[in-house]
Amino acid sequence: MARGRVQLKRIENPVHRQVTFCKRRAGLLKKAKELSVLCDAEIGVLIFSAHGKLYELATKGTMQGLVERYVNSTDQGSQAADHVAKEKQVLESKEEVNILKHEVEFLQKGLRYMYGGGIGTMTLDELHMLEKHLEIWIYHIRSTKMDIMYQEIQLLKNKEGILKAANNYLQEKIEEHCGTTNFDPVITNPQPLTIYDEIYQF
Amino acid sequence: MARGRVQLKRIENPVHRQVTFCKRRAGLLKKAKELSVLCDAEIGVLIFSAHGKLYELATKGTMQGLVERYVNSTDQGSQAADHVAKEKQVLESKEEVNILKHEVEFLQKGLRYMYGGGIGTMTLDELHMLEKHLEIWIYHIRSTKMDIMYQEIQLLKNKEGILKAANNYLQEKIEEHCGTTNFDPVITNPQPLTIYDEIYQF
DNA sequence: AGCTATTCATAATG
DNA sequence: TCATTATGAATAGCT
Repeated sequence: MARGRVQLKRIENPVHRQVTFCKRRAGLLKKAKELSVLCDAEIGVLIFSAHGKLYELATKGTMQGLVERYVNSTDQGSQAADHVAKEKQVLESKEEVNILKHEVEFLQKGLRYMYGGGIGTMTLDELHMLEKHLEIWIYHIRSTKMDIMYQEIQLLKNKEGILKAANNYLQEKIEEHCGTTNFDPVITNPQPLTIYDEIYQF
Repeated sequence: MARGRVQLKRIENPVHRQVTFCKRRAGLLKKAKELSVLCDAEIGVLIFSAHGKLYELATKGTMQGLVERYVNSTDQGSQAADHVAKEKQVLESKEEVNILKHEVEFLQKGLRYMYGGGIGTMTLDELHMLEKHLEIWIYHIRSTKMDIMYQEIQLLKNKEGILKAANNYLQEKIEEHCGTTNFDPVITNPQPLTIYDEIYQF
């Protein structure tokens, strides 16, 4: 440098330091640009002044792209992969939570329906009683419905019997009045019954 | 520079280019170090050669730290904040999942109780949870039974239809082959159906 | 900021 | 790749 060799240590005079910072900073960025052009290199320079102000230069593209290229070159994309993995984790966790929340919501809905009110103040005995009542209540609803359905089934079975009897009666009449017939046998039981009485009990 | 002014364009001779790259690169990094020391600045230099090789310099700390400082300065920490937020999300989601899993575990415990033993060791909260499970358990059993019964009723109704058709067919045959009959009308619908689809729902 | 004496960087060459 | 050298570039100190 000019007019006296420079000491390679921090310039204590703040004015000198600031001036030198400006001049050399410009020189450094110029050199960087020159190197980039002359030798076809991609160069990024980051300068944080002592007071924290940022000066930057990126040849060939943005600093963002350069930083990404740097990260990829050094970390083998581990940071990016990490980020992606976290994203995935978040989604998976949220899905899991949603499924469980739906389940809980469903249960709570049923519970609210049963009680209509809060249970926060109930004792163990009260809960026990409630549980019994709950069972009984559910049992009665179910029992009533089962009765109706059982009656319906009996009714249908009766109708089946009546119709079968009518069928037989008609066939007999035909044979009696007209002699033997060449009718094909009538299918009256296309599927076997698979229902048993135990089903109706609980 | 020496021995002739340099042209500010890419050096076409690969050997010259490589030599210049080495020399100027060293010079640039030296200048960067000097600026950092003299003016108390934090400087980072990234150089990607034309063939993709990375040369880097970071004064005062690591390049990683410098890049982070740069990202914070430009993006207002949005990327870092994003990352931190995701981390938090993951933790929260995992905690939520854990809580729900505990709940499920307890419910399964209650279910085991249903089949097996007493309630002496269960707390108020546990009983509360058990109650929820009880309801859903009953619901599933009832639902399954309703399905079976509903299918059975449909089957019987189908049989009724088939028998009625057979009945009509036989009556027609009798009239056709034997002339008018004096049979009494066959009762095929002695009672009205009182069952509706709503019955099967809960 | 602009100037200039001086040092530094480096292109060309061996 | 290393050393030398001539010369342009960078810049410290000053105004």
